[in-house]
Amino acid sequence: MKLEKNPMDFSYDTIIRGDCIEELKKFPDNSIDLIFADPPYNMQLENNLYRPNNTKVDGVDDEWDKFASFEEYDNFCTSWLSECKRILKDTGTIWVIGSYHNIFRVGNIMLNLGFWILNDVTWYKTNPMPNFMGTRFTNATETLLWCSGNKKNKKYTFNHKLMKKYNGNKQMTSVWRIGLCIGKERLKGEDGKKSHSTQKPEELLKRVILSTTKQGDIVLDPFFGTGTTGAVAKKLKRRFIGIEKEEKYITLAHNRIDKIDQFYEEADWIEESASLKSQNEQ
Amino acid sequence: MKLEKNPMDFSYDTIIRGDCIEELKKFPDNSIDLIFADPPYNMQLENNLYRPNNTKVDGVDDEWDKFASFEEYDNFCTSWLSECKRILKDTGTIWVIGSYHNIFRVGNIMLNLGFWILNDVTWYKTNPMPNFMGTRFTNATETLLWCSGNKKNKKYTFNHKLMKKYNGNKQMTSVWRIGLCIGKERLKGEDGKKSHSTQKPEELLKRVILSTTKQGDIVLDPFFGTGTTGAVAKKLKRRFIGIEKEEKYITLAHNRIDKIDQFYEEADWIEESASLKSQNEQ
DNA sequence: TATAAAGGTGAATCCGCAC
DNA sequence: AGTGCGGATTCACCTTTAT
Repeated sequence: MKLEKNPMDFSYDTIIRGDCIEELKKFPDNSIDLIFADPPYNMQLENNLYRPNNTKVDGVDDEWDKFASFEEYDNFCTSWLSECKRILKDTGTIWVIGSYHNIFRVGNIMLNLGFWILNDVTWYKTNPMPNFMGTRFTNATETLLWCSGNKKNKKYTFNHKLMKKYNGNKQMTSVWRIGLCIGKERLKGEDGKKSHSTQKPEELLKRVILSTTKQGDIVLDPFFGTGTTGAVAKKLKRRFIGIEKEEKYITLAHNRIDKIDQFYEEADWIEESASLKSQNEQ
Repeated sequence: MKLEKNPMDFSYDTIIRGDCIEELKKFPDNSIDLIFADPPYNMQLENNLYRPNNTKVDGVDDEWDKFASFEEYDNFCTSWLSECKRILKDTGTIWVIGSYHNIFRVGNIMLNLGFWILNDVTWYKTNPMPNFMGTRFTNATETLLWCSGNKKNKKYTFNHKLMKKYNGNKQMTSVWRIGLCIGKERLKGEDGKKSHSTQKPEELLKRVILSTTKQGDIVLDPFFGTGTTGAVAKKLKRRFIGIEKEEKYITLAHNRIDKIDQFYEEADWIEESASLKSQNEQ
């Protein structure tokens, strides 16, 4: 695996250290098969507002500041999403995950930029955190927006038959029942604390990558974190490029992905199995 | 039940015939306990869709669902949502239902207007229409945004214990597994065709009204249609006001609601049952 | 009368190529 | 851009008809 080398050489898996927007600008047009993005959404936690760069916003009680904060978040998302649209192939699609805190702003921006929503997939958590105060319904979901770059792009990759096999011979729906990333899968430091606050379960990325790429395709994750996207891409024989700002996450991701056996065969098992069953049906 | 009389007399259930925005402007500030809104989704359907057996899908082609642009739709929603915010009591909340076609625009507007999202509830359909062409995941959900008018309004009505009982003594989550409105519940004309293209199931409104109102509260539905909100409100001993533009829907709603026994006791059964069990637990 | 088979339907942004 | 046509494509549930 390459680390911070020339990202335009798509022969190798790569992690780029740098600012997401600045790095995305360096990519050529129409060069990426799939984008998976898990952007920050720490907009309004308790009584504090944070900017996308994690600096705190003062004066949260003022309507002006609240709007200013929305505006700043919107500008940030407009920038990175515009670059994503530019570098996506005509056959490519993008996934963006978020919660109710940010997904309505993200979705609105994507529509304004001309993205075409194919599905709003609901990650229905098997083990969500309860609402301890009894003031709301238990928040049991996150939302993934799956979009093509343009309404006219009809030839996007979607492995319908594969996902049908994967789902017990019935069409997979837009509701995915998956547990939180816990246990052995969750990366933890020597102190036993979780290494990253929002590590996603591999099963989620497995469905994303299996359904909307082919083997050998290039998967880009502009908010790479501890590299779940890269780990699953490697297991499924796809290539990946990750962009991440923080050195500590890059180190964790690098170690994690290098451990994965390059002859890991799950991709073939799943896809050949589906292919065979499909043939037998005919 | 009153029909098109003085809507400001909250002693009676009322259906107002008129334009949603114009009628909302007539309401006094801070006067409504709950709003349930099922606005047009702006589906943007273009071509016909055929099933595998070559029959045509009877899609939504109503004039009321057509908007010229995102801007026109946004302006429409900003207007009616602004009035909703004004007339909502400090203890009141609002529900808005939508699909991926419109919910990201609606959610964005609500955030901009200062609404505070309490939950994004997923209506997870037990029997969604499949994706016939195998081009996407089966679209199995609609989304309900449940919001207070302001972040600072902490005293909104939420019947936590009741919903826990209703859900088998476990916290109800933000995912509601409910079937489509079909069979005897679905209003049909003499020709056997559905009377309204988007009638909602009563179970959905039952959860909305049970969870976020008390008996006697005033429930407003600015897009009343065939009156599901009114029917469920009456069964659960809440008062309702509906606004609807089309005479044919008003007639259907009026006949439907007048059939409901005024001594329908489900409200008491449910709520007393929950109350008793709750006491036993302590 | 009961059971089985056949037919209908739901807020849907649902094909791809040749001419 | 529009038209025509070959070919691939569906799940749960309710109603009607057949056995």
